Amino acid sequence: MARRPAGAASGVDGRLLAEATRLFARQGFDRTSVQEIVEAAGVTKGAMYHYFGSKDDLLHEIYGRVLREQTDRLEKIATSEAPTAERLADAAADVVVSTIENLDDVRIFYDSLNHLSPAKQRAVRAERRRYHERFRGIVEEGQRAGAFRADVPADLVVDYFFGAIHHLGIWYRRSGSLSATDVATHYTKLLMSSLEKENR
Amino acid sequence: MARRPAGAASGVDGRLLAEATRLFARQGFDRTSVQEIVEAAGVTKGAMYHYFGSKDDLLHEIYGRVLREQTDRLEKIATSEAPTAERLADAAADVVVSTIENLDDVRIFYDSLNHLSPAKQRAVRAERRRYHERFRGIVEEGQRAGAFRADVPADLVVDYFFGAIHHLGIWYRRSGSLSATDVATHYTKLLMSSLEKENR
Amino acid sequence: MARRPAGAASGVDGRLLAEATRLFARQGFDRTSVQEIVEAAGVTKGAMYHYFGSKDDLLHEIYGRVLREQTDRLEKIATSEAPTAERLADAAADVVVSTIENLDDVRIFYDSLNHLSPAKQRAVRAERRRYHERFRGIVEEGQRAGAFRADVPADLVVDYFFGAIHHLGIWYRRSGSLSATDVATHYTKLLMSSLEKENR
Amino acid sequence: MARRPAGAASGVDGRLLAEATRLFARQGFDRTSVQEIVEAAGVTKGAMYHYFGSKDDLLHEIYGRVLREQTDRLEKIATSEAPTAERLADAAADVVVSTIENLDDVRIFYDSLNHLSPAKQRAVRAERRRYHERFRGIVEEGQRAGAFRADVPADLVVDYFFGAIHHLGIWYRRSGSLSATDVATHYTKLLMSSLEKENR
DNA sequence: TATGAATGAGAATTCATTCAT
DNA sequence: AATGAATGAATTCTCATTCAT
Repeated sequence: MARRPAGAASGVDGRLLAEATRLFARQGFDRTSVQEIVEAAGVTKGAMYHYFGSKDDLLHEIYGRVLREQTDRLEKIATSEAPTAERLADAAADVVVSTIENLDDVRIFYDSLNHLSPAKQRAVRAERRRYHERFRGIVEEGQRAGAFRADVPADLVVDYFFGAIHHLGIWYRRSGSLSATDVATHYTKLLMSSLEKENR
Repeated sequence: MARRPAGAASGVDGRLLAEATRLFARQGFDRTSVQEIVEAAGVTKGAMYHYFGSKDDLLHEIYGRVLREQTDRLEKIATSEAPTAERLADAAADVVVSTIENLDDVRIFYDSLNHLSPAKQRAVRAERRRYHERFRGIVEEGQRAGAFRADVPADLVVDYFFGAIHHLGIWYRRSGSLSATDVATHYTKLLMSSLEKENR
Repeated sequence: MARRPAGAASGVDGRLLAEATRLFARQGFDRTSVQEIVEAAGVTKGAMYHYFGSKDDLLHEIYGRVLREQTDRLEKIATSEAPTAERLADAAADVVVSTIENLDDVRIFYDSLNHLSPAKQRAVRAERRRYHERFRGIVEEGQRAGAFRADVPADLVVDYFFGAIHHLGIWYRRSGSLSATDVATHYTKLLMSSLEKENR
Repeated sequence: MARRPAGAASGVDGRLLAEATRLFARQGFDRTSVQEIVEAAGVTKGAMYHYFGSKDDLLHEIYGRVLREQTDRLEKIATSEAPTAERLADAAADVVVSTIENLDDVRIFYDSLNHLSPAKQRAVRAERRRYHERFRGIVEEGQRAGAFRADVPADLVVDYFFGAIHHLGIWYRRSGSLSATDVATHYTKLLMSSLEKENR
């Protein structure tokens, strides 16, 4: 429905998307009125409906952008030539950093899934599953190769770790003492050592 | 405003709380109308407003119940006489199981914090902090005693683990192949081994 | 509908009437809920509906009391043996004093006439007309006798003066510097001198 | 919130104001529902909320208009060059006529003061005080100059007369036998002669 | 006499969306 | 490309009143 040139961040449409992202992340989709968004973007409602078919459509666009970014980043890491453990560590650190850099997106991602149309929800879930599987693939690879403990299902390991990522949206504050890299270092350490084989 | 005997699940008020919990967890607070709740509970709107001062008040009551339960459980575990590692493992397993047993509550807990009054929000955050600190205390105890690795801040460990817990509300389905105990076993294993000291 | 012993000022019914009077005067009939009244009187709604058939009925009772009092006072003055001018001055001073002593009643009287049932409204208007006529009678008597100027319709003189009375409910504050008698003295002076015959 | 050109009586907003004035005057603010107003104006509720922020806002606008008109009229009279007594008589006659010409406004003015926001109430009271003082100023001028009796506080004289004005809203009917000018003539006579110095 | 749970009708307000211009 | 007036459906909440006990 939207006719923005892909990736545009300036222009009326870009401003609308940016403000909508900010507001949805802070107040939730339902608590944010179209009026608030257009005021924040400095345009009128008519203008918004010129660029976006509906309030839902705004959310769809935001989701689209988030998914694209997430997938792109993981893809780059996952296909490198490094050894399994290193690739997993890199992927883990990267997802922490990019999550912290886009906390608003993450908050919206988990908070507003219900508000998408069923079709879009299916699409998002499928994409997320692919993402999950890509990550899980690396873990399984390590388990098969004997590098990681194999007595915990790879699925659970991934959900466990993604939980920590999701939760960043709840507790992480940019103003705190921990940089994104600090958190990435520690979380990666926790993930990697939880996969170490028992040694006794 | 509500005058239910604590924990009562029958009576008009109990039915209202039960249905509200179910609906808030599935659709979110904003997407659930008072009309839906009272229809589900088989009463009229007037009756609801007889027992609860507002829709918000319903949420407050649910929060109160959740906090009470969570705190009680942790308290029981944390004050046992067992060795540190065992107490941590017990607490971890318990929080997984009780979370899975009350998934609706957990979903509401993380989803609807914004909808509480500022005062209630402060109270909830304070309670959550206490809970977090209780848990962190066990980790720090182990770190000081040399039982756990000390190169990751205990705070981060707790947030990492609680992330996994929170995330259960997203992916766990009772209909799946994993029982609550299965998940508890694995999650506990992951937590404990991520705290093991490096061995090389 | 009400079954109170006439004139009762104590007991549950008396307390209800007293609080209702106070609240209606301060907030208006519509802005005062039955709940407020019964809380102020320290009883429950059921009790109120035991003594009074409805919220309107409370108002009816208050009106009844007000009318009875007003009429009684005027009657006493109007039938005295004094000369016309003196009787008018006495009546004027008396209505000022008794109005100030029952400001709440007066406020309700003018404010809530619309809320009475049509039948009751007719009754009140009739009573008020009688009152007005009684007062006007004294003025006309003086005009016929040549004691008062006759170039202003007695009707208008009465409405003019009653306006000043009615308006007391708007501006008079017991905490101010003017006593009821002060106001009575001045208002009576103004009325009497406005009736003096032109002298030139 | 309202963006009407001052004084406009046409357009959706003007129609809403006109109908609201009529209904508030007849039934009172509380007894008039938004539904009634919009039906009378032939628009939908949404339209009303497009022009006015709330039902209260409608009342605010009406008050604003009333105050503006009252003040303007008095100002014109009070600043004329005529002798004191003449200026007072003119002001008195004028306020009678303009009150009768805008009886609805006056009814609302005295009836609905309570329904304004505290801030607006303060503003209205301040404006009314200024108006009162302007009027009182003329009386005091005459008292100082020896033209009027000085044994009645000017304040009381003004309240007395304004009471008569206020009361017009209660008893005056356009369909009666008295024209606005008739009433003005008589009321002015009463005011002026009540201020005459005693002569004996 | 009195309670208090429950009703049901109606109130103000919000809001995404449309459409003529 | 953009405006802003207007819609209409839904939402939360209030309140006088009833009734079984």
